[in-house]
Formats: sequence, C-alpha cells, structure tokens
Amino acid sequence: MIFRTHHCAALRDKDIGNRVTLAGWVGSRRDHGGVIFVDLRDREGVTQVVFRPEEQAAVAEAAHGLRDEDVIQVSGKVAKRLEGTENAKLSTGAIEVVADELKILNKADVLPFPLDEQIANEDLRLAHRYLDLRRPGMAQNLRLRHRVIKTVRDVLDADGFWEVETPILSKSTPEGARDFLVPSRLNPGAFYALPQAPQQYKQLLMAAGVEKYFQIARCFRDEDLRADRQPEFTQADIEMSFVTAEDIFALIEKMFVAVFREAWGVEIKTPFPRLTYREAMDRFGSDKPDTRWTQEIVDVGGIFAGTEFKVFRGALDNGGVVRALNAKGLAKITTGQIEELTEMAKQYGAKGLAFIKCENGEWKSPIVKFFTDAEKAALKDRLNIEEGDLVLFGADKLDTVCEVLGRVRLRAVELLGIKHDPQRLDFLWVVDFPLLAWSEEEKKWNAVHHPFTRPKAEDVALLDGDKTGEARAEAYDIVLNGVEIGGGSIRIHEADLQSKMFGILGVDDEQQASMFGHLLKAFKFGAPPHGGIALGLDRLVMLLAHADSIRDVIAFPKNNRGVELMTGSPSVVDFKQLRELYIASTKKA
RNA sequence: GGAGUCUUAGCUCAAUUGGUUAGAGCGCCGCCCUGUCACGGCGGAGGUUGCGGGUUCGAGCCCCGUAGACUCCGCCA
Repeated sequence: MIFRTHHCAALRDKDIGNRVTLAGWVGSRRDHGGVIFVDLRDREGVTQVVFRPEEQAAVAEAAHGLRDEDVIQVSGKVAKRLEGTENAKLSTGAIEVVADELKILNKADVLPFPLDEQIANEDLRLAHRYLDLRRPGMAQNLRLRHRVIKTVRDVLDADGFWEVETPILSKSTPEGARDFLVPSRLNPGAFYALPQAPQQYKQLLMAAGVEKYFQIARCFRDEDLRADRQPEFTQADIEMSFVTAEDIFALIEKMFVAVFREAWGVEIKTPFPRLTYREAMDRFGSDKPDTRWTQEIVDVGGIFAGTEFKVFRGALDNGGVVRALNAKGLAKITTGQIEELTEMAKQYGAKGLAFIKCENGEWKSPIVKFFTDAEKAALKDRLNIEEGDLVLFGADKLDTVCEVLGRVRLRAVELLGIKHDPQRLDFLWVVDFPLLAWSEEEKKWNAVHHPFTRPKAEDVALLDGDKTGEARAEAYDIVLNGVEIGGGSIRIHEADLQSKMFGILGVDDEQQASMFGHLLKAFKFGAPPHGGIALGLDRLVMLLAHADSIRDVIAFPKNNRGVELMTGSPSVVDFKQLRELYIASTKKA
C-alpha cells in the first residue's frame, strides 16, 4: 500500500486531472451541510480537499464526522478551483483535491489548546509538546535547526574536519559549573560526570594527531535555568592543531556566511569587527556588547578633574572613574523609572545614579548645581547633549562603573522602546580576555575562560609577579546582537606551562596528577599547538528563528525548574534501583 | 537563596471605587446550511476566580501565607 503520492504542499496547476493520495491531519473543516472543505495539513503544507455529496455521497457523509487533528488519508482527482475561489495565501491555493475516498487513520480527541494561535501558557504547550510541535512555527524552528546543523557539518567536512564522538559518561572536574553525576554500579561509590563540554577529550584528540575535530556535542551543566540556558544544550565543538586565533576566526566567519545564506538567504559581511575585552567594557560596559544601539559610555573624568562635587571628587581621588551615558531621547523617563534604574545601579554596586534630564531647554538634575559653567559646556560638547536626552553618570571604581552603566545602557534601550530591524546582524569578536579573575569569596584565582587557556605570549611573564590579574588570555568570544554565541581559545600544549597554570589556580601537584594527569602526560608526548571554539547552537538557532527563548528551538526542553513536563522527568526512582547503585537519598520524605 | 510580574471557562482575555446571578471571542455539543478557506445561522453545556486564611454587611478585586509559571539577580571554567 502506498500511503500517499504527494506531500500537502506539492500540488500545482500542472497536476490538474491526476488522481492523487494525500495523508495528514485535519487542519480545519468547513462543513456547509452539503459540500465540505477540509484543509489537510502535513509537515510540508496544506492542501484543500473537497467532499461533494452529489458525486460521492458516502464519502461526503463520512467527512461530516471529521474533527480537528483527525489523521486521514484522502484520494481523489486534482481539480482547478472554481473561478474566484483561489486562495492566494496557500502555495497550493490554485487547486483542490476532489475526494472520492476517505480513510480515517486515527481519530483525535478534542485538543487541550488550539494549534492555530499563539498560546501564552507554556506549561500546557510543554506538557503536550507533540501537539505544540505540530504548529507550523515550531515545525519551522525544528527544520531551521536541522538546516543550520547540516550546514555546520558540511562546512567543516569540506574543510577536512572529522566528526568524533567523545564520552557522555566522563569525569568530574573541579572547576566550572556544577556537574551532573551518574553513579557507577560496577564501581560502588564512584561517579561519572556528564560533560560540561568535551574540552579535555578534544584536546587529547589533538594530541592524538586528529588535527581537525568537531562534534555536535551535548553539554550538561547543573545550574539554574534561564530563557537562554538549559541544563543540557548543544554546542558545535571545534578544535584544530597548528593554528592561530586568526585561523579560527576565518573558519567561523566562513561558517556563519554559509549558515546565514542557508537560513536567511542573506550574504553577511566578513571579517567581523573586533573589540578587546577592555574596549568592550569601557565603551559598552559588557563583554558581549549589543552594538545595535550606538550610544556608548564616555569617560568624563577629565572634564571633572577639578570638580568640587563630592561624589565625583571622591571617586576620582580613590583612583576610580567618572563616566556617563547619553541615553538619547530618554528625558521622557518617569520618576519611577529613574528609581528603578537607581535600584539596579545599587544592585551592581553603585552608591547611586546621578542623572541630567534635558527638557524644555533646561537641565533638570539634582547635581548640575555643583557643576561649573565650563564643566557644563564641556559635558554638553563631549556627550552631544540635546533636547530630550537623559545623561546617566557612574562614579566609582572602574569595574563597578562599567558594569553599572552597561546594565543601565541595556535597560535604556528597553525604556526607549527601540525595535531593532529583525534582519540586523551585529557580529563581533571580543578578544584579549583576562586570563584570571580573583575570587574574593574563595580567596583564589579562577580561570576566566578555563584552565587550559593559553596566556598571551607577551603576558606570560606577568604570571610570576604581583600583576597576575593583568595577564591576558589568547581567548575570544563571538557575539551576535548582544548574545554570546560562542567562545574559545588557543590552548596550552606544554606540560610545564599547564602545570604552572594549575598551580596558580590552586590545584596542587597531587591533585594535578589525579585529576589532570592524563592531560599533562599527553602534553609530554608531543602534543601539537592547538586551539578551538564552541558555538552555542541553541542560541544561534534562537536568533535565526527570532525566538525569545532557546526552549522554542529545542524539541523537548525543560522548564525553569529543570522539569520536562511531558514525561515528568526527573522523577523519584524505586528503592531497588538506588540500592543497586549503592545510593541513598538524604531527602526527607 | 533573592527580586519582580502573572494565575478568572478547554484556550485567549474582560469584569468601573469592594456591591445583583463572574462575561466575551474562539473551541466543544446539538440542529440548520452546496464554494468555504477566521465559512455562516440558531440553540446549549461549560467556573471551588490556583490553594489556605484574614478584613468586611459584602472579596475575582484589599491584607497575610502558600503553590505554580515566567523574567531577572546570584550561579553558569
């Protein structure tokens, strides 16, 4: 038996007169008492089927009983639609299939939610995800995701990469995110960890001489969820030997050209602009700047070098900075919104948020009375202050001011109600990240990227002195419209440098041997210089799909609390299962 | 762990200042309807206003608690 001869998006004028068989879901039924129309839907599209009682009484009678989402098989002749009844909204709108046979393959119950409109209740969608995914928008997202991954594979394959799988049951590492653990039945008391990334394995593949590796890799991190964060997510994980960062930039830019050509049919411009981490923080207050809004943070410390205004004076005298952001056109801000911004500023460590509203030709501000005429003139000039502007100030330690004004900048875009062109693509490489960050909590240095990241050659010497924190890494992130969609680095490939790095991070010799001995040993047997990158595929597809959440581009995502609502995972397991694994729960019942 | 927003019919939402029997559209059920494509017409069913407590003559609305969802902070090498 042939289930169908065509998909529901296939038939056109040229098929008129042919007898065809279609199979799919009843999208809608329009029953006129006599003639009945059914929009038959499958993955590819919709075809109108007509049931005519005067031609096929029994078939039309059966069609009266059809309901939304019944699965049916229909045979009949393709006919030109009657003059004036063509539907321009359908690709198949010039024709219809006049049914002479109808087979109901599976009746459907009444649906818990309509498939043809936006549903706000995400719970309900996730609990019936198989229905949600039938909706054309979601199906398009799945198709888009497939096309993107296929393109990534094709580009890498053409460039000589090998796709290599690495273990899912792997080893827990001390740094980074919380691990998901899997108890080992055969090794009582021992645990595998699900990989946060295939990092060490891919470096070991370089030591193995693979030279060009990639993997569409599932990664696991047991941290709290967000709209753009799931506990399991997918990376295009890439590693290459004998390369510099430039080689990796060129490869990834080539890949994005191919991806956007495939997904949107557009030609994106390369090379992408680059910003150093320092520049990104200074100008945008973020290590993943959204440059679609062009207003930048400006240093006004020079203007206020001689100020008597004690807030600015104090910041400058303590070695801090005074910087400002002109939120163009935001003078209309309400008092409540100013308060909200101030609260936000305080949350990020500022003591307050000074501002100037330029309205009705005057500067309304609690602080301008402390400014001299010269300072005001310089400020107006430097920030291009015009009627309708709102200027926001940060005066504090450098890091605090960057962070605060960066957050304020993002919120200002929201408050201004700016709607960016959906086709706008601001790609950006952020380079020269710091290698290390001091953790006040743990009183130790942590790797900003990861412990395998190579220090910049000219900064290696800094590791020994008291300027450890100033050392920069051969690390880079790729940012699209303010979203970090990938990151990587050139790695350390020498055992002694890697060991030194571990030492700085507080991993002693014994721990190094037990946790990273395999890597250090591999480096001693002729590991080539290497580096790589990982792209967050969920986020990339989210941006390509114009979705607000990566949940919309993952077939079966988890909700905010890590629960997959359809199957109900995670779930309590039987005591016997735990016993076999030598596990006991400490959760009080 | 913290902050915010939300929760009213199967779905999307409304309900004036706290005031009569909580409404509408879609969906569903029944009947009618021979060219619709958001088909149309008539009729009908459908509600513990998330849950618990409080204030009040009276609570969907105010207060307290609690649960859940979402967004954000912390966290995410």
